[in-house]
Amino acid sequence: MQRDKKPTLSEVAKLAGVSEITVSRALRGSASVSGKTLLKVEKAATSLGYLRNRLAGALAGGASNQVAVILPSLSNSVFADVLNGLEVRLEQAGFHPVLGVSNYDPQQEEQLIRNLLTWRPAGLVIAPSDLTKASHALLEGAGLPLVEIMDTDTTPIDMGVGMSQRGAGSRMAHHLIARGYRRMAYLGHDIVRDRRAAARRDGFCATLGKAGLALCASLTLPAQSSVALGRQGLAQLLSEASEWPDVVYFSNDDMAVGGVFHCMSQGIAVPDSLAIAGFNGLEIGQSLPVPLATIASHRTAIGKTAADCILDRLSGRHTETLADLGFTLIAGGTA
Amino acid sequence: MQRDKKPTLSEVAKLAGVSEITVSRALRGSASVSGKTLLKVEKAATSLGYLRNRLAGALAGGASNQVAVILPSLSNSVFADVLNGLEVRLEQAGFHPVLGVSNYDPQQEEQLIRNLLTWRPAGLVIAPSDLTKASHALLEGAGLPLVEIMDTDTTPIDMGVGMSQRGAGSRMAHHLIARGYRRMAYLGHDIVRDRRAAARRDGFCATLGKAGLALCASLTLPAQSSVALGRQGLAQLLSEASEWPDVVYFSNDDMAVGGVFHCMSQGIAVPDSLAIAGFNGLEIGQSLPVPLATIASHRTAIGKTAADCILDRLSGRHTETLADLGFTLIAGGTA
DNA sequence: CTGAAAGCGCTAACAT
DNA sequence: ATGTTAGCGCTTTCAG
Repeated sequence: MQRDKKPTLSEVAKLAGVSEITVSRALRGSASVSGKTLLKVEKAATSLGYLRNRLAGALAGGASNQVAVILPSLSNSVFADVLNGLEVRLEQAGFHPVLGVSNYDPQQEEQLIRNLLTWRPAGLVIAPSDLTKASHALLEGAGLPLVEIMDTDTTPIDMGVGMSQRGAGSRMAHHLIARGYRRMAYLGHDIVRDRRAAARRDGFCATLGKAGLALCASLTLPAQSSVALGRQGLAQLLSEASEWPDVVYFSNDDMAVGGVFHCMSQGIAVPDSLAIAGFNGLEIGQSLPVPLATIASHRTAIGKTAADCILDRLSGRHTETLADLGFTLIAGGTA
Repeated sequence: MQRDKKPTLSEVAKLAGVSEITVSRALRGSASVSGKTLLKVEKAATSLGYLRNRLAGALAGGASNQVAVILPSLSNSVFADVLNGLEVRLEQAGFHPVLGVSNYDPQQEEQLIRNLLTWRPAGLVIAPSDLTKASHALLEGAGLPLVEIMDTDTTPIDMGVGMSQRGAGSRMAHHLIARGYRRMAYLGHDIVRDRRAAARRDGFCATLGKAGLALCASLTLPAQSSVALGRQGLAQLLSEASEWPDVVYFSNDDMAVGGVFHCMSQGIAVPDSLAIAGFNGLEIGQSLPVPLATIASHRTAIGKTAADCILDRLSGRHTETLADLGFTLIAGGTA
């Protein structure tokens, strides 16, 4: 399976009877190559099985078509959706994501930024976990199109695409209050590491506070969010709570779906005995027998928009520095 | 955003008072650099904010730490899991995945292989959708560690990691027969494009056939699998079927969970009135009020093992050419 | 342990 | 429309 030395530009040039630079131009689709030579070059390249070496190309000054992408996690389907949106758009434009997962660890995140920048990518997209000083400095000095995604609660270094996580929490609080709920509980996963989940909770509580309300019960489990965690967590929350809540606000839809399953298996009527609300607008929540009350985040759109920001900047177009893609309340039936 | 030229090796060398090659060695952690010079070099590099240029490094003969990864889809959580496993292992070893999504399109897949190879990655991992002749030729001639993942039903070009999809379908058929079911129906998503789903169906039917049985109803929907599709599809299948089946075998867990939801909302008792079986062993299925009967695929393990194959090969270790990670029947409660 | 020389394979910038 | 000349920034020889 080894074909040892790969053919180079100069071999193609020799075979086609033209200069290297002409081959280079032809293969990159430059306008200033005659149809005749283009054909000759293509034939030579094909017959040799020539494959461009973009390492050399990028080093010599040609632009890279790689975009560094740093995400905090990939177990959460939310980031898979974002990555999906990114990939689709990048691929359409002939670009490729180079992936790093920080695992919500600032040190690992810094290391990833450093490592990925050594490849001199054309751009960088990051869903920041928690940027260290060094991370910040690296990004500021990188001199490439840079998009911070997921939340618009802080000011981006270069460009930002996302939504207000705090606002989403607040919006759900308003909604639940308007629906007449008063005894509100919160059930969340690891919000120390997931600061966007923490921001939603903060927004939720702040709005409760303004209405003279407060959480009647709250439980935060030091683990990654999952359906199983939501299910088990709700059992725990209900057994520990001093009073039975009207509604439980979950840190996200995975957790909330788990809550719904707990209620199903315990015969707790939703929403009459207990209402349930989540966040993200995952497909699973909307396919439940009773669709989940939640707030849809536009995850794939965030990925696509982030890719567009990079691509626009690379082609010299003007780009908004901050794109707030908002969110959409889904009343559902569980609250 | 700074656009200044980045500091180069020679500037670090000048500042540290040594030669370029010494800086190069020091920064790559070569053993043959004295502690004293190592310190000088590190100080100089830090003070200049030096970042290696791996483009140049890889071109000059240093190995790349990029691994091309080609998947058919990212909307399916299965591939997100695989990618997650891959990423974790690669990152531990200081490698990065460069991603391509073929969208189950052989042409796009070929294009991706070609494009990603131009970066001269250290290895390539692919969950093949359907390799064209040209794709095959590219992979054979690439001369790099290559892993084909997901199924072991065909012989890999270089290395393979996965499980027998056909075997999984067959295994479930045996299980359902043993449980006493006879009127079996199948509900699937787009099996023209997803040939692994097709292989499971084939294995299932073949085993039914050997037992003198056949599908009493079958529906294949020309769409991507989803919970909603499973839910809606089951409604359609049941309304169209000439006889009520004992059990429905779904193309995967997403679909099967949708089926369970349909039953819940229609008051169909599971498994007494209708049994349900899936494939993948997704967390969501196991968190249902009644856990789903399914076969767990070891997705994250496939990703990790594939990464290990690449890494082992790169470090000269011997590597199995085919790793069958098998699968695990989960009896669950829905069948 | 350290260094000098010689490219890696390509493309920008000028030529013509 | 095509060619010539210089590197890009690093690492591989081979020396000491």
